[in-house]
Formats: sequence, structure tokens, C-alpha cells
Amino acid sequence: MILFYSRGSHVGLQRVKGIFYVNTINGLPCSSELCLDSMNMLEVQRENCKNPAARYSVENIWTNPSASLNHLTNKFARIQGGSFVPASGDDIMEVEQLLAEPQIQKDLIDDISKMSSEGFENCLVVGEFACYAGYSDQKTDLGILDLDTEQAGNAGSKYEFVDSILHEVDGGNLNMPYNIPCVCPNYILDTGLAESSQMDFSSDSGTHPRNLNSECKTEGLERNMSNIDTSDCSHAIIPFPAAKCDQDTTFLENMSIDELHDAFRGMFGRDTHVKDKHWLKRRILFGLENLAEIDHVSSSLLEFDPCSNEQQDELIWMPRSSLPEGLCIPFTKISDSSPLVDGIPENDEYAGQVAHAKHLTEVMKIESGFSSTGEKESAQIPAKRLRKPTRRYIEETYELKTRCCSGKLKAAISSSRGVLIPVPDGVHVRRGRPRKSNNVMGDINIGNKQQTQLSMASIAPRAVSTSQLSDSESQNDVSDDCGSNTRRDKGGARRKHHRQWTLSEVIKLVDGVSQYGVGRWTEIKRLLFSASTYRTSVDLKDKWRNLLRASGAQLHYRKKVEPQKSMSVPIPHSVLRRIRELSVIHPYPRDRTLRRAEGGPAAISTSSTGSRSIKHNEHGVQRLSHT
DNA sequence: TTTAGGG
DNA sequence: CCCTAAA
Repeated sequence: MILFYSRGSHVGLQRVKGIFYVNTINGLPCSSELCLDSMNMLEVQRENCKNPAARYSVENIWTNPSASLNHLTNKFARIQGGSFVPASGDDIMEVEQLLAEPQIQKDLIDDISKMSSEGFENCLVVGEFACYAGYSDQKTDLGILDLDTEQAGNAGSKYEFVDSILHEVDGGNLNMPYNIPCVCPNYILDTGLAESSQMDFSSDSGTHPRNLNSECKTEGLERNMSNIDTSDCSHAIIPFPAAKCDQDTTFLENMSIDELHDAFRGMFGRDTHVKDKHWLKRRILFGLENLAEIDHVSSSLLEFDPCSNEQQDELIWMPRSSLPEGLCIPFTKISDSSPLVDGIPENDEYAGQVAHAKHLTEVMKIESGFSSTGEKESAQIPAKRLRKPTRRYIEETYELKTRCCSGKLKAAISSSRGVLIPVPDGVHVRRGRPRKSNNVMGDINIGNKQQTQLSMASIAPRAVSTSQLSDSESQNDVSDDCGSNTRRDKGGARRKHHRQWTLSEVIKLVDGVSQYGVGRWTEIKRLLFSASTYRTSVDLKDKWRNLLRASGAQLHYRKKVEPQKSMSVPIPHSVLRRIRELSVIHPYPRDRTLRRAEGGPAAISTSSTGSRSIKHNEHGVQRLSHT
């Protein structure tokens, strides 16, 4: 059985009584567990659910399509014969693409369908494995899952398809109301990189070379599928070791259902209610086949038991042979930093999921979750297909998280019907300039009506320190960030916090202009203002314009030297003079009229050839600045 | 994306 | 500072 993990995703597996639970994905705990027993079985189990009725398994899909399986999309790990093989980047599909582009998904489906129609039904394909909730009535077209049951005993059955989503997708009706957050944000992953590097998987890659998927393909597929391009299906197909079952089925032939159940229980430590003999036989055989190997694998893999209260549990991490370096994160790390559900009642599934989504800050829409009791399916046959949120959404969510952490929440999240909807900035927050007052929070004045729509907007007043900005350049150059919350996203944002220009900045700007000339704002910004992130090149330009005005360089025709009217930061005359000189050499306003107004004599006397004179003039400027 | 210029 | 057109 193959489960997918997206490129860079990591799955933490825990083995309990021969069943492998996927308890973490990308280091984040799963709210719903993916249970993999030692065979080709996949189960979905509610977390912390003691109710056996709420235990979902593929058995149900196999035998009872109306079983209340909640939807599950997984692309985690590649597992064959009980060995855990991380899929290499080449033969997995980008989950993001899958989720983002339905067309791609359709392509995959087309591929699979094509193969299916060409007689490759014997392959096990778990691409975008989707389990269906509320898949009711007699419509048992769960893809090849049924086919599996029917052909389990066929001598030629070596592979089987599991494509439970094809029909629905083709009908444009794919329902995935509940997504396991299999793709975890990278910025969460990043937090644990340093620690994770300590983990050593070197022995794994060497110990289990046979687990590499390339071999998986060569073992079985190329034999029977040599005539097709394996790249078409390499992401999804593995050999299914049912063939060997056929060889040994004889000794199980005579067993009754009950006996098979006993054997099943003895092997997997749990009961099954599946009545299908073929299914039971194959599973038992498969379990026998792979038990030894699994034990070997689990013992040789890195064992990591964060919760060591259960002796038999082993946390197994994927070998990182084909994984990006340093992406494995100890489970405890993440679980510590991002609690799954904190402070939320366990039985409140919805709230828990919302919290889950919030914690993951991941693009996760929850439309319908597990119902706590067990009644579920009929009520909710959601009609919406879950799509990967747009990049915009992700960014906003990320920003939201960031701002949440910094106490400056400006976006609102409103939840309706379980769908998390990010409210872009500016939708609810009135945009506008603060009134003439110095109230920096002026732009936070929000209409009451709109404020009611803010479900969780808390705009923490921040200490305004404009007046505290001293002239010491070092201080004001280093201190930034806090007030530089520039938000230029369309749709409006709050006005950038006014940052007073200090004298040092002005001098720096003047220097920059003298060095690089007027108009090279980007260059000046990069070379002189690289430290101050809050000053953009546009800011420099604006400031220069203001300086020109202030220095009276452009206002010759008016009041000549109107010294600083009411500048909060008085600019020394020397600097003003320097600005004037520069304005002569680098006339900023290209306007002819102004140019005429500012009088040419000075320009002619100091400079003759425009740009050439920059350096020449620079010295004069420098001298001026020192005075 | 950067610059110029109006607001 | 913001916004936009233009390059």
C-alpha cells in the first residue's frame, strides 16, 4: 500500500500492536489518525475515540461503501509490504498541485482510468486517496475497491487499483469536507531544523535499500506494464503483494469466517467485521508475509518514543534517504510548539478543528468533520469540493498568524459553516488618512458597524515613539520593524506609520543624492538605507522633494529663504544649503518652469556638464556638511 | 519594478 | 505618506 506524502512532508509513524498509526505529518500531530496495519490497510480513526463505532477503516470502504468514512486526503508515505519507504520526489505528485489545480487531478484520474481501461486493474493505486463520508445507498462504485474484492482470488491478480475518487471527480462531485493537514507550512517546519539535524537516519538508507520505490516499480510493474510509460503512473502505482497470497490461499481455503476472524485478531490484535473471505485471507497472508519484515524495519529504524508510557509503542520516522535534509522534526518539538487542541473540549469536534486549523495556520477548510457520536453521513453530503487555498490566502493567513503573535491583528477571520474565511485587510477597517491630529491611531478609527464584523480583531495600541526618536542615528537606524508595518496590499491598508525623518537620515539622503544623483532612489536606498527597512525608495524621493521645498531651492520665485517653518526636526542651514546646491546640480523637478525659476547662474557657475559635476560638487557638499 | 508627480 | 501613470 502506498500512501503519499507530498514533497517534503514527513510522517511520523507509531506502531501499536502491529498497526501503524500516522500520528504526525510534518511533525504536526494528526487530528485524525491514519492507521496502517502491517498489511495493506488503511484506517481512519478518530483521535481519542473510544467508541468502536467511530473507528473507520478501509474495511468499511471495501465492504460497505456507505460506511461513514470521513474524507481523508493523504499523500504521506510510501509503504510497501510493511516497510516504510519515503517516496522520492520524482514519483510523487505535488500535492499542492493536486489540490490547487483540479485539472491536474483530472489528469491523474485520466491516467489512471486509461490504465484501468487497458487492463491494469491489478495495480494498487492510492493517489489522492479520498474516503467518503455519507457515501450512501447502493452506489458501490468506489472505483476499484470493489474490483479488489472481486478479483482477490484471481490467479492473475497481482495488483489492484484503489481509486476511490474517480467517479466522483469525473462527475465534478468530489467531496472532501475534511482534509488532514498533510501539507504543513514550511515556516513551522523551519523551527525545528536545527534540532532535527541531530537525528541520524544514515543507517536506514543503507539498511533498506530495497524499499526504494524504484525497486518497487521494477519488481512487479515492469513485468506486466512494460509497454506503458511508467512515468505516467509512477507516482501512484506500487506492486501489490497479493500475488503471493494466491499461492498460499489453499491452507486458508477451508477456514470459516470466524476462523479467519480469529486469525485476523491474533495477527493484528483487533477484530474486524469484514465478512469477505477473500479479503480476510489476503490480509492474513499478507500479514504473515510481512510481519517479520516489519519487525525488522521497526527495530532498525530510529525509535523515538516521546510518550514512553506505552512500552509497545514505537515511533518510527521515515528514513530521510530521499528526504530533504533537515526536514524531519522531532514529534515533541512540534507538538510542544503547536498544540493541537488546547483549551477546547474534545468532543467539540468543530471547535477543535477550527482550533486545529488556526494552529496550523494552514490552508485548511473544514466543512464537515467527524461527528462525535457516530451518526453522520446522511446529514452531510457536502457538495463543495475542497480546493487548495490560493497563494493569496496562504499569505494572508501567514500574515494573520504573524500579526497574531505580535499582537497586531489586523485581519479578521470569520467562520461560517466551518469554512475559514480570511477577511482581507481593509475590508472592514476603514482606510483613510488620520486627521491632522497627531493621533497615530487615527486610522484605526473604525466605524462601529464594521467593527462588529470583526470577529477577532484586536488592534493593540502600540506605543508611539515618534517623539522619542532621537537624533542618534545608530539608535534610530537599528530600531525599526515595529513601526514599519507597511501594508501595500491592494484593497487598502492602514497608512504606514509615520516615521519621523531624523537629521541623520536627511544627511544620509543628501549624501546619497550627491553621490548617486537625483532619481537614483533605489540605489540610494540600497546603499545607504539598507538598514532602515522602513524607508522605501519612494520615501527617499518624497523626502528629497520635501527637502527641496524646505530648503527653498524651488521656491525662489516665492519667499526665498523661508527657514524651517515648523519642522519637527530642524534642519541645519548647512544641510539646507547643501540641498540647494544639489538641487541646482540635479534638478529634481524636471519641470521647465520651475527650472527657469530657480535661476541658472548658480548652476552654471558650479557645474557645466550635468552628471559629470556630481563628484566635483560632492566635495563642496561634504565641506558644507562638516561645518 | 522603478521613477515622477499629484494629492 | 498614498496613489497612480509612465517608462
